Amino acid sequence: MNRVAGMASEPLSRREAGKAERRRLIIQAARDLIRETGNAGLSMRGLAARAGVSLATPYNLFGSKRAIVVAVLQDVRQFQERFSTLQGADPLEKIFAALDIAIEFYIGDPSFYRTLWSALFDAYDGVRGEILNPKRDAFWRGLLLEAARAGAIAPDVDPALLLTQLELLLRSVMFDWVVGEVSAARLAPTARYGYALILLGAASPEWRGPLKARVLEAQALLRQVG
Amino acid sequence: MNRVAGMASEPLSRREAGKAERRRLIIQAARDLIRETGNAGLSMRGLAARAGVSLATPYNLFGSKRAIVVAVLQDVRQFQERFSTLQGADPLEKIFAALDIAIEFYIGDPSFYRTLWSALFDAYDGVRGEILNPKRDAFWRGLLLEAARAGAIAPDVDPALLLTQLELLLRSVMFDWVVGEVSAARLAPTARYGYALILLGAASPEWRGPLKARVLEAQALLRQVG
DNA sequence: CAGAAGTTTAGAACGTGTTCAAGCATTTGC
DNA sequence: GCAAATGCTTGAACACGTTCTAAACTTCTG
Repeated sequence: MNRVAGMASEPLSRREAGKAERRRLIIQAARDLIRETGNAGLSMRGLAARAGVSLATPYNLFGSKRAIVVAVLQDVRQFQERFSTLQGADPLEKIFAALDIAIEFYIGDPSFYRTLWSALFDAYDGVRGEILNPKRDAFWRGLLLEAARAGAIAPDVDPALLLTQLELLLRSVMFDWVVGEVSAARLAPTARYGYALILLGAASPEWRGPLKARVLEAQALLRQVG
Repeated sequence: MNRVAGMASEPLSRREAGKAERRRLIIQAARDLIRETGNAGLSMRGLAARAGVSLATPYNLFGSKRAIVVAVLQDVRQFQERFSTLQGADPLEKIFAALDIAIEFYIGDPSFYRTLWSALFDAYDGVRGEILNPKRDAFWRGLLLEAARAGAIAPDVDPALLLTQLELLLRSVMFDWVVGEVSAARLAPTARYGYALILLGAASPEWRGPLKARVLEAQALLRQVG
């Protein structure tokens, strides 16, 4: 087991210091390579050369290319500092401000973070559009329009945008299931919880009752499955 | 440009017939390999051998491994048929029933779909947990608890579960941005729209006003950015 | 200081997705 | 019917991430 650098509380033996230094070199080289050449230049051979180490060393110190990318991602973040500037009175205001900060953080250096995330998930080409095929989309749109016509959705809410949100949520839940982050037992309740919450947010007053019931039902299920 | 097989309305020349047959063979081989060996066995060389074709043929006919996986995914789906059984009176009922069907569809054959999706996104090891680091998580939890204490969130809504939903949504939006599916201009409004909807669904009555305003504001922005 | 323990190194190798020049079959124009 | 044109298939090859071996090097132990 590797002793992790941690907070540098203990004096760090000579050997560990050397490793830490090499780790630093590799992370720095990865960052530079991404900056200069994008994802294409970030090959393990190039990375090793740039860091002035052998090809095997990054594997000894990190284990895999993905681990290195994650290390870059963690090393680079100064979220905490920016979050600490949040001093709004209204708690909701703070939530949305925090959301903006998180997004701005990535948007502020798009090519860098795009590359970084693309190295994490390999997915690139228009996977989304192909998975959620048009027929299925039309079907869902129909369902939402029907709900809107029935007066279940507040008239000033755009059903198309609402549908987008539902699909965003479902995709994340499915992804977690695929990756093993959420169990099969929790999958359906989690999705239903999200759907119910979003729909409740969009509901007209007279439909709030049944939707709230669904929210609580899914929530109870989630707590039970725990 | 390749002439797509389509609905077989035209008689399909000899060449096209051969291609269609090879396509069928490859998809079938992919499905079989996933069933028998899981993701590990699904190499392009193995796939080509199993389909009785040369290695380059799948690339000529589909373009990439991912495209083949997508083809398997699309080929296999009988969503339409199952969706067509939806005959509930209540439109909301239908939405949740459709959601259940969609999920059951995947859960019904977990190893198959897990493999399929894993081949789409390469991500596997605990990426999620490493990206969203604990400090950040604690920060967000604090924000939500604060909102709950202030009475903004209905007392019967679990802030932890609520937070999960917000993060699910944000992750999907970020992913779309990374992949280029959503522009930088739409990123923030889309996220805010989702957050506002979810929070509105969870809000106590007296906080609904400002949240509804945020929903409409984000919605207007989204329409404007188009 | 000498031996033991642990790491890096160079190099080759494996299996992967993907591409390319060259050959072959089908299709097209006459 | 036949020859030219088209475009698909093929086997070889490339670059990649990753692993392995043996040797050289550095650090720790006594």
